[in-house]
Amino acid sequence: MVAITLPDGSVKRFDGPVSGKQVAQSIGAGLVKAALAVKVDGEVRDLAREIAHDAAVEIVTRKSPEALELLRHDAAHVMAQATQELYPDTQVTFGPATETGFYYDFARKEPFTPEDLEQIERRMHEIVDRDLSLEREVWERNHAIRHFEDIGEKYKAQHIETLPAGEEISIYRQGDWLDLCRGPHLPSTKNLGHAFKLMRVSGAYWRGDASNEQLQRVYGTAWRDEKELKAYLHMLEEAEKRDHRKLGREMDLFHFQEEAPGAVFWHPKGWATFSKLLDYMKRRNEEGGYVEVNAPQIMDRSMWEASGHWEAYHEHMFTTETEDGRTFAIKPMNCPGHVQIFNQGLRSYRELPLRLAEFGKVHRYEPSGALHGLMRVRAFTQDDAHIFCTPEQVKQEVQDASRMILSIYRDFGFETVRIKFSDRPDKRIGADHVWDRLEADLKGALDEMGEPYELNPGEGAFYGPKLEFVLRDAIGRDWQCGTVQVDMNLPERLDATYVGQDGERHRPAMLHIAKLGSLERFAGILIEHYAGRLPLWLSPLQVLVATITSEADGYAREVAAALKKAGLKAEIDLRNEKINYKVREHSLKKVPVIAVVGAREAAEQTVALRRLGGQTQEVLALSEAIHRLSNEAVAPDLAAASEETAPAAPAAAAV
RNA sequence: GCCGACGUAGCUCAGGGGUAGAGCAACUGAUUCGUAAUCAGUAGGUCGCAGGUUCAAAUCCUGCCGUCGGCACCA
Repeated sequence: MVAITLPDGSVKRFDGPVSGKQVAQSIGAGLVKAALAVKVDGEVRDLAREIAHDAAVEIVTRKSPEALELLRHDAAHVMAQATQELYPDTQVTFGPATETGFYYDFARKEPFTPEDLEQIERRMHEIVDRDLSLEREVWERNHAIRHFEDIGEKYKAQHIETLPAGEEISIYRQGDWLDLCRGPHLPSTKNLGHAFKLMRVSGAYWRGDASNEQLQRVYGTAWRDEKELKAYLHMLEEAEKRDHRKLGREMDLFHFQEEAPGAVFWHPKGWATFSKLLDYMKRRNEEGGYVEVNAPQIMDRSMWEASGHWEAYHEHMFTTETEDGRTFAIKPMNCPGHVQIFNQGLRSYRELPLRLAEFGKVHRYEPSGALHGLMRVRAFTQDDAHIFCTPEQVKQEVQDASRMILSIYRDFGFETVRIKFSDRPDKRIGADHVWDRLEADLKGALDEMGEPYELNPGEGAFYGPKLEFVLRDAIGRDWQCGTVQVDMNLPERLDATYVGQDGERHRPAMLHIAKLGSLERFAGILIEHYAGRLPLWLSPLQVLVATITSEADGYAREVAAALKKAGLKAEIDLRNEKINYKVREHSLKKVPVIAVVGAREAAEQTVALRRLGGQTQEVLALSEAIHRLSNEAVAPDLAAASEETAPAAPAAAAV
C-alpha cells in the first residue's frame, strides 16, 4: 500500500509503487496532459519515476513555479542534440538552466557562427515537434565511462570519474540521442514548447578554470509561452535604452577614447553630477565623524612591498621609473597611505576610533576584457575610509558604518538592499579565536540592528571577515557597492600601534569602509537606475528656460537669472525654433524641468513648468516656481535636516 | 588575459576590389510659432592604426589598438 497525500490534503491509496503519471491519471485526464513532473516530498522528479513509499505529492504543470527550470534544462538538452546532429564533431559538456534561460558548453575546434546558431535553433524546433519521450536509465559507473570514451565524449567521461563513488549515474535518452544528466526532465521534447531563442555564443573555461581549455558556450532564453518570451526580449530592449554608455553620450555627461582605455573623460554636465555625489558624501562623512585626508598618488615600490600589495598585485599596478632609477607605483588602494597618517606621532587610545576618509583616485591595471563603461574602469574614485580603533570598539563601528550605508542608499532611492556576510576562507591569516571574535562582532552588529543578512560562507578576505551591501536597481539588477571589512593584516605589516590605558603599545583594529564603492561606477548605476532621469538635486542642469517667441527673450533672461540666484542650475534656449522642437530636444537630453515663457508669461510674470516626460504644464508665478523648485532641489540629507529644524525657520525668516 | 563579433561623418547606420553614401546633428538663410522634429541650402570622412596581396583596397590577408557579448579576474 502506498498512500499519496495531495496538496488539498486528500489521500489516494495505491496497491503498490505508483508513477507520477498514474497519480495524475487518478485525479483527472486533463491533469495527465498538463503534467510535466511530480514533486515528491518537496523534490521534483520525473513523471515516470515510481513512488514506492507514502509521500506528499504535487503534480508539476506548466504553471508551477518549478516548470521554468525544467523547461530550460530540457531546452539545453534539445540544443545539445540539435547541435550534435548538425555538427557531429562537437563534444558536449554541461548544460544547465540559468535565471532567464539556459546554456550549453560545447567543445569543438571550429567556432560557431551566428548563422550556425540560427541553424541550431531551427533544428531545436524540429526536435520539439518530433515529440521524443525522455527516458531515464541508470548505468553502471564503469560502463558509463567506457561508453562516453568510446563515442569520443571525453569531457563526460572525465566528469563521471570525478563523481562521488556512491552517486547514481543517470542517463537521459531522447530519441537516439542521450546525455549524462541528474535530471529531472520533462516527459517529452514536445513539452518544451517553442518559446525559446538562442542569444549568443561566447567562450567559457572547462570547469570555470582559466588554466583549462576553452569551450564554446551557447546561451539561450526559454519561457513558458510566447508572451513571456516577448516580455523578456522587451525587457532587454528597455535595459539597453537605459545603458549608461548610451545615456552618457546622449546627455553629454562623459566619454571614453582609445588613448585612455578604462579612464573617464567627464564633460561639464557629468562632472556636475559627480561633484554633487562627492559633496553629498563629504557631508555624510562629516556627520558620521570621519575626517578627510589625502595621501600621495605615487609611492615608492618599497611601500607596496611592505603592505603586501606588490607581491599579490604588482601585475595589476601602474608603475613609473624615475631618472634616479627608483620604481614608484601609482596607488591602487588608499589603505597604506592612511596607515602612514595613523603612524605619524604616537597615538593614544584616547584618539580612537580615528576614522580617516579619502576620496582617493586609484588606478588599477584591470584585464582588458573586464572593462565596461563606468562600471569597470582602470582609474576611479573610491569613497574610501579606514577606521582605526580598539578591538572593543569594532562592533560599534561596524554598526555605525552599516547604518550609514543603508541610510545613504535610501537617499538615492534604492528600496531593496541586501547584506551579505562573508566569513573565514580556507586560506587565511590570524588565529581562529580572533576570527571567532571578529565574525561575532560583524554578526552581532547586524543582529542588534535587526538587519537581516545572508551568509556567504568562506568568501571573506584572507585578512578578515566582511559585510557586503548589495542594492537592487529599478529593473531588478543587483549591484554590490558598500563593504565593511576587518583587517588583521595591514596594522601588523605596517606596524601600526597606539598606547593604551595601561601605558603599553597595542595593535589597533582596522576597518576598511566603502559606502558607494567607486564613485564612477555608482554614477553609472544611478544613470541606469533612473534611466537618465536624475532627481533634481543630482541633475547637472535643473531648469531650462525656453522661449516661444523672441519677444520673451528679455523676460527669459530675467527668469534664468532669478533661478540662478536661488541656487538652481539654469540655462536659456533663445533659439529661433518652435517650442515643440525645444521641448523635444531638451526632453531627450533628460532636462528635468522646462520653464516655457512666451508673451503671456512675460506679461504676467509667470512661468509654465513642464516636467520631464509629463503631458501637462503648470503655470506659476515666477516667485512661487522658484520657491518650489529650490525646495525640491535640496539634497535629501539636507532636506531631512531642514525638516528637523523647521520650527526655527519662521523666526529666521522674520529677521 | 581567453573565445567570438564589431570599428565608415558628431550620432545611428548603408556600401563589400574600380570617383565615399543616407537620416539626424552642425553651419547659413527664411519662418516669431503655445508644449516631443518648420522649410530650404551649405559644409563635413586618410573608412581604427600599421603592414601585405593587387594595375587598383573602405572592401581580401596578417599584426596591433579599441569597443561589444561572455568566461576568467575584481586587493
